[in-house]
Amino acid sequence: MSDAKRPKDQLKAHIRAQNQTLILETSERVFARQGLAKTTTQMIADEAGLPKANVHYYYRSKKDLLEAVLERILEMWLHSVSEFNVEEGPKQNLTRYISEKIDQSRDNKNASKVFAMALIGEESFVLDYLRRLFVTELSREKATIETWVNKGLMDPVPVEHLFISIWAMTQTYADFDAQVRIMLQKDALEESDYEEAKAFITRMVLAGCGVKALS
Amino acid sequence: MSDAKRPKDQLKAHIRAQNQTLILETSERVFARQGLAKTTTQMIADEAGLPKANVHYYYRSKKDLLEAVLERILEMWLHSVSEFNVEEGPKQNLTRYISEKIDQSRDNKNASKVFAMALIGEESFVLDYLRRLFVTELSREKATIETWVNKGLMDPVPVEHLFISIWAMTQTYADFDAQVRIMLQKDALEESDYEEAKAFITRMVLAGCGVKALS
DNA sequence: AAAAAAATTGAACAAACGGTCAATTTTTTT
DNA sequence: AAAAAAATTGACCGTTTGTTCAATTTTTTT
Repeated sequence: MSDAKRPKDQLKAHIRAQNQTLILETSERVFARQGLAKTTTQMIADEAGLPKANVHYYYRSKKDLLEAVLERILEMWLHSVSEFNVEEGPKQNLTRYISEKIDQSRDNKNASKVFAMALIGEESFVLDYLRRLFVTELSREKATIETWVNKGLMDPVPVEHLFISIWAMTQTYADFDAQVRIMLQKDALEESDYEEAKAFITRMVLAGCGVKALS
Repeated sequence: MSDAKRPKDQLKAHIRAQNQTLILETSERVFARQGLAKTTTQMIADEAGLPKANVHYYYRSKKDLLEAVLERILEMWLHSVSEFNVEEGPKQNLTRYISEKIDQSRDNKNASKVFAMALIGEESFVLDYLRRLFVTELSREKATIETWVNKGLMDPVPVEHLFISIWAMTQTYADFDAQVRIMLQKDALEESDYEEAKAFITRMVLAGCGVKALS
């Protein structure tokens, strides 16, 4: 039959991109499950259904592979949360920001964990990325919040500590989910747990920042 | 002089305890700096000024050593924070709790990091410990807070999420201190940074829980 | 369809690791 | 001071791990 190879046709031109994606997605999962150092290239290869040498064909070293994984994650981490919209005011912006961060924890648990592992291990790749990011990004958020403060929409706040706290509270539901599950006495978090987390964190942030009801 | 060996006398009977302490303290430092899996028994031995075989004489395996380190840390984690005192009311209790947690982050950074590493890696030793701890501990805190709520001293809160948030916010200053330093654009955190963190976290928690000014 | 480029893969290797052991020394007990 | 117990240590070993490579197959280009 002349059509025997047809199903693969659409993909055949993208072998490289396809395999890289497979390896990257598999790696993220294995890194998150086993830890960065404990993960072996053999584990990744097995779980991807590839020979180990084939993994090394696309990523020369384990370090290269980890950095490729981290690059994907950092890009996601940055772009999956909306920027502040000055006109809307602090209440809607902070509420949405927290909501999106919690969604990120729930929907990209593995990515969050790998990010946290790299951060706690002080991987220079991640640190350099954050250094570049924060100088530009943070000053913008700071200006926005200052605007709101001047308009009397909220109290003055230590912006750096505010973001540190929000990140800590939201990411903890992904990074330390084992601890959270023990606290909540559940085998797995339900949608309602995430909603409660959103509501309570939002409540603390809005009240702590003295955000006015209207706005 | 018959007192030539005197200086060592107080210690000579405690060779075992002394060496175990040395190994444990060194291990905590190396584990925190290098990560759990990356740390080798050779590194610990070198930094302790001992032959590797001597380390293995006191702790048969690396796993045994890690668990001994974790046991010390968990004991510290549990006992370095005061219990709630019902009579004092929520304002003073929560303020003190947060303050002590931040102090813990600053004074036992290595321990906090090793704890976080073990938790993120879902080390069963830590998970089992927390399981045992939370069932008894949490229900007591829950009852205390309920008392305050009934007295009208604060609003009803989801207690589990409250503790998850407080732990996340306070531990982040130890566990992810590299990220915090980048945010704050400093090579090392100063005392004033920790005080600002305390103040802001307390402000959010008290406001978020609707804690009344008096009490 | 021939040539070139890209992809696949089994096999092998050097380095590093956790762990063991037997021989020796130091300390404690009798 | 003799005997027993505890502690010290250099040398060694079996595995595992990241990485390389040459040989082959598949895909793309000419």
